[in-house]
Amino acid sequence: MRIGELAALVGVSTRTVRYYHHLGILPEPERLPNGYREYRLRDAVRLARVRHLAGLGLSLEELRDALADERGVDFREALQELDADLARQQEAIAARRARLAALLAQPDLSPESMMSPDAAAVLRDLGGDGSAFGTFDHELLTLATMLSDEQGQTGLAELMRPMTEPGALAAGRELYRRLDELADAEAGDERVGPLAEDMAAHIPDELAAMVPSGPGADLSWMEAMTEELSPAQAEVLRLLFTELTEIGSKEGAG
Amino acid sequence: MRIGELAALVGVSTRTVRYYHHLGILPEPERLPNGYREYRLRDAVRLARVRHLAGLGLSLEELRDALADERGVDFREALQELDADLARQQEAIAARRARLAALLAQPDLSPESMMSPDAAAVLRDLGGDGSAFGTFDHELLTLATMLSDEQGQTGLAELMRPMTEPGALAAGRELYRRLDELADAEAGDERVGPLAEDMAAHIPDELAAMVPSGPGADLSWMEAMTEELSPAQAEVLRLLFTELTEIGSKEGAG
DNA sequence: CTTGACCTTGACGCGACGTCAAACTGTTCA
DNA sequence: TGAACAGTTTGACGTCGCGTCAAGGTCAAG
Repeated sequence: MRIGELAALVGVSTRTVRYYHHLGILPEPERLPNGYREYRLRDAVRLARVRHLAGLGLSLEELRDALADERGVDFREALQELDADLARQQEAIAARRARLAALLAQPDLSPESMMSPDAAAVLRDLGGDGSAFGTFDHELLTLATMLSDEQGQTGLAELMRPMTEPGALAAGRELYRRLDELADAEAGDERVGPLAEDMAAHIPDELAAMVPSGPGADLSWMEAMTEELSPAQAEVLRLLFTELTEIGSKEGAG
Repeated sequence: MRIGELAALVGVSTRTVRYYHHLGILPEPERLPNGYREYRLRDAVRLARVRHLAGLGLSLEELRDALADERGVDFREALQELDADLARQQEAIAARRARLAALLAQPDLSPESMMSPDAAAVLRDLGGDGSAFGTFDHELLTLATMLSDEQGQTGLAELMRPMTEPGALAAGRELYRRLDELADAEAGDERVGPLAEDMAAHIPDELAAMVPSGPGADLSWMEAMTEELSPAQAEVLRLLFTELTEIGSKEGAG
């Protein structure tokens, strides 16, 4: 048999056969005087077994080892490992399909809809309405939500829901307005302190309890974010943060 | 934010961020005077969304298109296609795991065990016992079995089972012996004809009915195989084949 | 003699990055 | 002041299982 016949017999390409030679999975057969590879029945059997095992999902390197210590213990172990790996893949795919189904169930596919429906609704209600800081806040909440797992998303959404009631919404927009007024203000502006306090009062205690605190808390990202705000706005956020962590520690959560 | 901060915030590597720039998925931000990329909140949100969608299984190219015509119809179509693809993957993995489970259920993992248990048992019983032609036949049956689907495997095993009964086995070994005697014989040897007839008589009619026949039958592989036999042995096989196809046509199967 | 089918080796391409190299910037410590 | 170190820049190569093309050599048929 020449390489084309072998390949056709087993149902692979000639390139595949040569590649298996290259990897040492299939031994190089003898050559005819013209340099062509001459295959025998043994090679076809071996190739068919290689394809069979590869079809199960074994990598070609694992295959080489498995065929080397034929019918060894490692082989069984490798197969069991493979099965466990496939099981994990199944779970992962199932999870992806679940998320996909949730996404497809939504009427629109706007950025917000990438999250849990609850969180999406809350974020839509909190839409900036033309306020620059409102846009910033919306982006911040979107990011926080997207970086949370599903649990965290629904949790966040629940805690934010009080802020979507009509009265709270109006109050929130007023806060955005006052923050926008600080867009060109320097650090030390007299409006900073009162504004931070009003904001702290506007945020539900349970939500405040969720801000990361303690010595191990990583707040560097928050600092990085405030770089795109005015000094006064950044100061407000810093003040707000310290107040919230105080509230949070009283609540007892981390 | 610089690239390292952005990457840490969203949980990817800096290489990933730069790769997304390269693909046009994430717009290049402005540069600081020293040439460093300077990211803003928007970029983090966009990156998080990209990761979210990529985590669903969308390719990065699909992602770029999806994010381009944001909330478009194509996007929904792409997601549905993706879901169908994932469903196919699930089925494929399930099938692989089923085959794996069958394999792992076997006590040994010899080459024969790669097939259906029935076929494996039959092939073990037909083991060559030192006969050169017996080895050849065993390899041939192994190959035929491995190249069949599961249905074909169990079908073959059923049809071969009569040949594993004690009397038939002894008769088969006698045939192997007579074939081995032809290892150095020329074409036209007088022992060829009777041997082919005895072999045809030894093979169950239902099995004979399965040999490919008719004008469209591809027998080139058979010719290739006989190259490793002696001329007389090859002649026996050719004779046997014509007799089997005659029997097969009488049986009515193709 | 040409055509066409097959074979040979060698090389590039995919997708989503990881990893290393060489050069730069910026901060910190001796 | 200088050296170390952590971060950044671009660029290039490696991964895996082959597909595909390139540039030739071999062989049988028309």
